[in-house]
Amino acid sequence: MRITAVEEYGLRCLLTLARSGPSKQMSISEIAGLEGLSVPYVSKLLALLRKAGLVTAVRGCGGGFSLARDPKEISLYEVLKGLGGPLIDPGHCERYAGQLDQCVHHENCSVHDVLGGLAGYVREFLADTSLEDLALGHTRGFVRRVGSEVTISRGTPSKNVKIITDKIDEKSIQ
Amino acid sequence: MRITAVEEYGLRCLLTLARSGPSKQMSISEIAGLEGLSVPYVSKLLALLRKAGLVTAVRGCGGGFSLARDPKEISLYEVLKGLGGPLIDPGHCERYAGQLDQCVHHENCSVHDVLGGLAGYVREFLADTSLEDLALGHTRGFVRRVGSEVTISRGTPSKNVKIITDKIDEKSIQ
DNA sequence: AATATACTTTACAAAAGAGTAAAGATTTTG
DNA sequence: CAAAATCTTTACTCTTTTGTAAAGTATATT
Repeated sequence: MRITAVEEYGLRCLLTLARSGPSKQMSISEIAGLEGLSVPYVSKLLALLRKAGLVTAVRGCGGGFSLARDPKEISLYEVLKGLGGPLIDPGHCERYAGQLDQCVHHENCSVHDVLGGLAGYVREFLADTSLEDLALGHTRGFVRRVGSEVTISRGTPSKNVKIITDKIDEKSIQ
Repeated sequence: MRITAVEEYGLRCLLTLARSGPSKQMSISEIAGLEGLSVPYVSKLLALLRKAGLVTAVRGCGGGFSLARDPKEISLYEVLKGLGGPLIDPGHCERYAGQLDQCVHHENCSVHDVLGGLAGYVREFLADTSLEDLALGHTRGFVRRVGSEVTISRGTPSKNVKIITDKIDEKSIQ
């Protein structure tokens, strides 16, 4: 389980755009210079981000890239999904079928259940962090565990929060 | 960000051992047959798991593999770490330094902060799930979100749980 | 001891991912 | 309209991961 190079560097390029201020154009060579990456590689990364609808490109003299939306409205989940897909994608079981046509655990697969649960958990985290959060450095999560219960707050926990968990609706699990 | 083949298949092999009951020996070809994998591939996976101290091997006629510990005492975190390392390892920044000797974000890197936060979050989840949980199918998490607060319970939330989050101790973040 | 069973190790081939190179297309500027 | 700037696309190479093959080592049984 790991972050791919495309995800790591693509995110950094996007973050550089977010930091450059709204609707300012930034060229590939500028971004490459700031991030210590080659121009062709940054071209490829930005092409992915453009296809994912996260940046817009303007060709020709004076052109460049800029964010397609307010950085507040771009979640880390969208970014990583655009750059390489989610932790568990719909084709997971087909891809990991071993030597067979169909995975032996096709029905009632606890591995898939738990990895899917993890993927949802990761998605919660990523969907809750915006590009703006990263640009401003609001990146730490606050975690508290009480027995088997875990409470996480993102952002700045300035006010008291009270959660009473009675019977949790299983349908709320993504 | 994805699960590697070695992690997926290695976990399945270990789970097959966990389901086979305590201290029973199981041969590579048995496991390969049950999982739909080739014998040489399962050999490689089990060698990794043995080096990680999760299974023990007995050679010769009547030999085979068995879990090194009670499945209740083996966390998913240990398994995935043994099979391929954590989401973010200590060498992350050195590996993703682009064309430079040192990552341009060497100091004060918000990308590393947030990915490190995510890695800790994932670790919480994985460390809280044992091989026994998987073998028995206790794999679903229960997630409830209230604003920017997220509450997760693992296992069966049979009794009412009340969490009052006042000022969260930042030192509790791993 | 010889044989069969079963783990162990090393080496290798195929596939996927990472990164580079080069030619093409579009827009602005002079 | 020509030239410069800048994005776009395709193809290619290198490295890592995936999976296979084969030879080696250890143990139990006869």
